[in-house]
Formats: sequence, C-alpha cells, structure tokens
Amino acid sequence: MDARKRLVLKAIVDHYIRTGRPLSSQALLRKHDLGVCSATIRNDMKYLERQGLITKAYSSAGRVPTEKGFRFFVDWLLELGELTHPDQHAITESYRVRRQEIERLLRQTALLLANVSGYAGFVLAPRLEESRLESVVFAKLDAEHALAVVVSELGILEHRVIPTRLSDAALREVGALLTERLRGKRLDEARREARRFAEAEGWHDPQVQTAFALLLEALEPRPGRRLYVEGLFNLLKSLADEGHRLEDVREVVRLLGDPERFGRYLEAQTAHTPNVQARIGSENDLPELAPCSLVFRGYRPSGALGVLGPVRMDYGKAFSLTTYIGNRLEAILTLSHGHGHGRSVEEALEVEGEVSRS
Amino acid sequence: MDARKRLVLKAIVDHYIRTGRPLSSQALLRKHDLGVCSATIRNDMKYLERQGLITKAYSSAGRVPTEKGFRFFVDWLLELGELTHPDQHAITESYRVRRQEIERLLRQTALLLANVSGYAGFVLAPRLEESRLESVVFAKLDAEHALAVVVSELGILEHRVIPTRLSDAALREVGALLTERLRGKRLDEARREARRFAEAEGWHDPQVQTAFALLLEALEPRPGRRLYVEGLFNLLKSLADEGHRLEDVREVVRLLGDPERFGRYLEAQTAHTPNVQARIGSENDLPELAPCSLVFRGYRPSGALGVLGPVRMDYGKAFSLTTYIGNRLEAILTLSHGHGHGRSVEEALEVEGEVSRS
DNA sequence: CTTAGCACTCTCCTTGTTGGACTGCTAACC
DNA sequence: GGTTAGCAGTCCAACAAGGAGAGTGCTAAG
Repeated sequence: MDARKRLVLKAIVDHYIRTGRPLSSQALLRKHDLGVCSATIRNDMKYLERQGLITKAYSSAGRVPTEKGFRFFVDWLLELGELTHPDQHAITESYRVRRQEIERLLRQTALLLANVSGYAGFVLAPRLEESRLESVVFAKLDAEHALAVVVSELGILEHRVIPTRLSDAALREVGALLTERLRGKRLDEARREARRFAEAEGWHDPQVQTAFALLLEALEPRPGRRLYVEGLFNLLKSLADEGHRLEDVREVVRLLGDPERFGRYLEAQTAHTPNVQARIGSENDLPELAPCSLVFRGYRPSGALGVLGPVRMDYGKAFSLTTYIGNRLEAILTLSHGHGHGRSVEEALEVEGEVSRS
Repeated sequence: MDARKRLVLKAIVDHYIRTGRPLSSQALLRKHDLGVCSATIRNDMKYLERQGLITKAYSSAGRVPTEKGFRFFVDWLLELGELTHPDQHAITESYRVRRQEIERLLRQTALLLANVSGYAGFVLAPRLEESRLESVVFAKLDAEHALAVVVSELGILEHRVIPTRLSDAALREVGALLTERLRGKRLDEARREARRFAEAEGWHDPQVQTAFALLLEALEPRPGRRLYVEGLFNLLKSLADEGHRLEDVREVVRLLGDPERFGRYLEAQTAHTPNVQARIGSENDLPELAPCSLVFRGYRPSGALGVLGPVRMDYGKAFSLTTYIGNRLEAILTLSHGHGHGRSVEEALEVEGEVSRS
C-alpha cells in the first residue's frame, strides 16, 4: 500500500474518531491538499474498501473505517505521543496523596485512568495468592475481639475482626510465631502451613485454635480477583455520542458489574504478554463488548489495567495513558518488594521518575 | 372520589406498572368486571384526567398515570404487603455471612437492596462524625510502620498505615492513653481533644508528635459521607424497558457517580423523618432524576438507604423491601452500641426478629 | 347516573416524491 | 502506468399524503 493510500486511510480514521461522521473524497481534499483530484482519492478509497479497511453505510455515502481499518490504524498509523504535561502532572498529584493500602491504591488508579482518558478505567488486582506473606499482626480491640491483619509484600491484604478472649500478650505471641513461620511464603502455601500448624497437637488451648480457625478464614481465597471500575458515566457518554442504543450499552454495564467474568477475560488476555494491547469492537471474545474497544496491559505482579471506550476512541491517548499509569503502578507496587510494605508513595515515584527516563 | 373511580385509577396504574402501556376503557372492563359499560369508565377517566391523575399520549390513546397519579396511588391505593418468604430468606442468608466491618456491611446492604428489588440499591453511610469513639489501637507492622485503627461504636471507622519508629510497647502505651482520654467522645470532639493533646507541652518526643499528627489526619473528616450504590445494570434495564434514551439515563449514572451530590440530597430528604418515602419522577429536586423514582428511608444513626428505579416501579415491593432492610440494618448497627463493636450479626438478627414482630 | 351509538381525533404504517451528496465508471490525458 | 474530468447512477433524508385502527368525547335516551 503506497503512502497516499495510507494517508487517505489515516485521514478517514482521524476524521471519524473526531466527528463520528463519514468522510467524502472532496471533504478529504479540503482538509489535506494531496495534489491530486477527488477521483484519484476515490480510486484509493475503492482499493481500501476492497482490502476491507473502510466501508460505506450505503452506496453513495462517504467512507468510515471498519474494525479492520481501526486495527490497521492502531498497528501502523497511530503516532504514539507522550501524555500532555498537564495530564502527567495530574497523575503525579493524584498519587501524591499519603500512604496507601493496596485497595485504595488500585481504586485510585482506576479513577485516574477514567478521569484522564475520558472513558471508563479499570484495574484488575494482582493475584494475591502469589504474593509473599510478610507478617500477621493481631491487635486487641476490646475484651472479646481482636483485629487480625495479614500483610504481604504488596501491603495490607486483609483485615478481619475476630472474636477471641486471648490476652493482648498472648495475641502478640501468636502473631509473632505465625509471622516467623509464614514470612516469605506465598499466600496459598502459608494457608496450608497455617492449617497444619493449627491441627498440630502442640497447641492445645482452644482459644488459640479458634483464633487460628478464624485467621484461616481471613486467608481464604476470595472467589475472584478484585476488579475496580470507574468512569462509567464517561463510557455511557461516549457510547451515546456514537449512537448506541441503551439496550446494547446496558449489557456492557452488566459485564462490568460482574468482576468474575470480566476479570477472567482480562486475565486471559494478558496471560501471554504484559504489553499494551487493543481489542477493537468485536475482536473482543465477549460479545457484549462489541460496541467498545479495550486498551489494556498487564502490570507486575500479575495484574491488568486499562481503559474501555467506544470503538472510535482516541487510541493515541489511551495507549500513552495505559502505558504511563501501568509503569507508575508497577513501580509503586514492586518497590515495596522486600523493603517492608507500605513504603511511601513519594519515594516510589521519585525512583520511578528515574526509571521512566531510562 | 368514589370507590369506582379509585378502582379505575388503581387499574390504570397497576396495568401501566406491569406493561408500560396505556389502558383503554374496554380493556379495563375485560380485566375487571365493574358491572358498568365502557362509556361510564370513560366518564370516570375524564374525571381523573381533570384531576391531573392520568393523561393520554394523544387524543385517542388509552390512559396512563401522571406522576401525580403515581403519587395518589402510593399515598392511598398501594397495598403494602409483606416481603415474600423467599426474599426474606435471601436477606437473612445474606446477612449471615461472618462478622462484618461497617464498610462491608453497608456495601452488602446496597447489594441486597439491588438484588431483591431488581432496581438499583443504595446506602448512605451514617454520619461517622456523630458516632462515639470506642478505642484507638496501634499495631506494629514492621520497623518503620504501624497500623492505626480507629474504632467507634459502629465498628472500624478507619485504618491507616502510618510511618513511625516507636517501639511496640510505646505504641501500645500511646494507644491506651488515647483510648482512655477519647472513649465515649464524638468523633469531632475526639479530634479537637487529640489536637489539644498533641500540642500540649507534656509530650516532647517528636516521634510521638508525629504519630499524633498522622492519627489526626486519619481522623480527618472525609469530604462527604460514603455512598454505596449497586445494581446499576438493573436500573439501566428498567429505564431501557421504559423507553428512555441513553442521553437521559447517562445523567442518572453521572449523579450516582457523584456521592457528594447524591449523598447531600438523601441527607436533606431524610432530615425530617426516618420513615419510608417516595419521590416520584420530577418530584425529585435533582433534575436528572426525572426519569426515576426514589424509595428510601433513614436509618439510625443518621444514615439513609433505598432503591432507585423507573417511575413505573413496583412501589409495593420497594416499600416493603426498604422498610425491612432498613430495620435489619438498624438493628445490626444499634445493637453493637455499648456492647463493644463487632457483635456477631447472628445475635443482632435474632433480636431484630423479635423487634420486627412487635 | 348510566348507556348506546356515532363522529372525531390521532397514531402508525406505508407509499411516494424530491433534492442533494457521493460514488463508479468511462474515456481522455500525461 | 497513474491521473483527471465529467456524468450517470445510487441512496438517503426529509417531507407529504393516505388509509386503517384504536379509542375517546359527546349527545340523546334510558
């Protein structure tokens, strides 16, 4: 395909992304002076149409990109820019807010993806099963209850109120013992270990037995991974602009309300590569996503994030943003590795700043 | 208004709620044999129309209720039933899941409202400012960090990772002291007291000062109250069935994504009475809620919950459900009062069962 | 107050018409 | 070969017109 044809395709996609309208051969020339007349453009368009890259709504309408056209655009024509300075600034500011637990951090990230992109943003939490346990802490709340906190290298995984009459000192002892035995183990290993531990005859005190049982319950794997979705309104707005019907859109909302299903999908899609990818319209295996495009990537360890917008989304921005925020989040999460959890976000960002310039 | 006219109105509203279609005088007679002919019904309809209770889309269409008609229906004609047994069972089952923190409890409740009603469900958290502080607990996580937990009578209000090098013993001492001084105070009083405390010269250790500063930050009032919304898909589905356009519906979604605004509205609406109320369509002061009806109530202490559905919602079910779940939640929350927080939900439910029969 | 009957109104669906925006094609041109 | 000019052809979108059907409003009688 020669340069002019690519330019014609790019012009059609750009125009369609901006306006949502078809582009005619003459209108194209009005914008870009290619030094040829409209008939030539029409011939090019014909070629592109034969390739399945563009189509027309009816025989004498202007051309719009097909999904294949978007795909070609994304793969070959998209100019990946940097995020604008204000956007970068907003992201930095947003992460600057005090120390975070993993849950808040991920929700914040989803919000950020949504706000900056103008579409919906989502973050799939890492597989906590695989993170390594750092400590188990008990804190006496009142005579009858204590708080059990499970901390991994990623931060606080779980905190649960458990009923126990054990003394503060006894609780601390149990916590210390558990921490010593379980530290560095993956969560699932830790669970097995703790279970063996609880069943061992060595520990006769029924109070301790009960505390263990409850802790094990707190360690129990969640049915699915957590999924944070924000910016639903943005998504509805763009899909409305694109002329979609409420009946189709609501199925998208249903999917986003089903973390199980959507999470599994994201997991499958990021299994082979952590790189930024796009799934355009019906390229998505989930039929309800047909009106949408997904731009997403994996992040270490074992998570995924991205934005969900209309097929005619601003892919350039979506790609930059997903890449950028993915790097940030990865830096924040992996920096706490081995340094004790809860490291200040400011520190993480400073180091990340260096990393990103490398 | 005589009995037959009321019956005609009820028939029209019932039919409209079920099918979303207008009801003609003849169709009405086919359903309910009133012993009169269609012309009589038409006269009744004319009367109801003059009262502004029903209307017709055009001069020769059947009648549909106006919002005023719905209001009359809700106020005078609605037969308040009990929840069906399966529904009650589902609710009980759902609350039976282990001990909960307030956040999980409220989210769970919103989910329950959504699932049982088939519309969207929401829960506005109580004004935490007004709940009385029970204890402040610190737990050492690692050399550099500790977890600060603020517990009120409602349960765990806030937990934050704070950086501190204080020893475990010192932390416990600070916690005990704080608890002693602050217990029983309202959160805002406690904050002032803690601030005085921190500024008092008596405490010179900069470490402790820092810990205090961070704790104060954790006590800082959230910008707004928490709002939990679930079942958005349900809402979109009903609004779609009602023929609403995506453009209108998305404004509702926008509102629900703005806890600040929606929360303030609920607060204002429940300020005068905790009873179940309905706001039908444009009775709502928020213009974007015009396509919806709100059925809601307050619950002690100072919270609100309810369902958000289409104007042609099943008000009977919405009322029963909101009442029932409100009572349950109230029982769970107020029972923990003074008994130490985190009381088992099972116990609360048992007592609640007795209350509801009284 | 109720009824029967009829005229009337308005929607909904189909059909037709027209203007305009584009394309596709062909033949000539470089 | 690629490119151009011109023109025929296609299709939509908007509007108008007409007919069937559903349901009301009204009037006069019971």
